[in-house]
Amino acid sequence: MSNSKLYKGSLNTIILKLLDEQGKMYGYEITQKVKALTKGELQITEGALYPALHKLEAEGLLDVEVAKVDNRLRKYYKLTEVGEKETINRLAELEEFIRSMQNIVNPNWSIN
Amino acid sequence: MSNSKLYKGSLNTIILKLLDEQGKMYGYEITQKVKALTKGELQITEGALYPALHKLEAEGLLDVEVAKVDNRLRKYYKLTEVGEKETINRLAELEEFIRSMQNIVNPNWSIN
DNA sequence: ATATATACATAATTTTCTTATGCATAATAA
DNA sequence: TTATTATGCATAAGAAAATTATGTATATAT
Repeated sequence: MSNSKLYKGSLNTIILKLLDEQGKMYGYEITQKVKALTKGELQITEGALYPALHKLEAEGLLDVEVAKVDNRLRKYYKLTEVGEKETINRLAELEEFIRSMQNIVNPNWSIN
Repeated sequence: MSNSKLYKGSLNTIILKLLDEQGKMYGYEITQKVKALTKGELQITEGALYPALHKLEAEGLLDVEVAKVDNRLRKYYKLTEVGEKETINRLAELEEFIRSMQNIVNPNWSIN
């Protein structure tokens, strides 16, 4: 909600990171997971999420597997081999970005 | 350079934060300060910076003062009273965002 | 019956960048 | 001395990445 306008550019990396640690996830599950991890701070909108998933798939970073659970459709996404390698790079970049931001907004913070 | 695509949405807050702690700064100075603070990681482009400064001014958050130094033009920006109040809010939001990102990419990090 | 949760999708629009360009002066390197 | 780099501003065109608004459909809770 309040911070929803701030995660621009990092959504793709968030998706990759979650898939890396969870193995496979479906779209709705990702939105709920992020909400839980951030105590409601980051709300990923569907209009951002689904196009992002489709793009990552088109880029060859994700594979899809359709399932039907409780008569409802689910599309499970998981990292391809290329996707796993990309995830490492993008995560490193995002972590560096976070450190840079901290150096600006609060140089006193220490990160361990 | 490498991370330049990641700071979308946070540039305004960075500007406000720097002006809050430095009192007044001119555009070029801001780009150099950010570069120094982030060891070259974040490069603020002029095409992003100047429109952002103009917009913040139009919103009433910044005041401008033109100076001529070494026969070159400088536009010093500083926070208005409204700008100072906004800075507090936006900084809090950005810090919360950074914490949220950390909860996702590295839940083991502790921040002090 | 109605609202909320689950689950996907896309189109229109807006925001916010990047890239490219332009002007001008000062300092430094070739 | 001439070319490049640094300093300093600005804006236009285009791309990227969101938001907002829809749309479809099933399940569950009130």
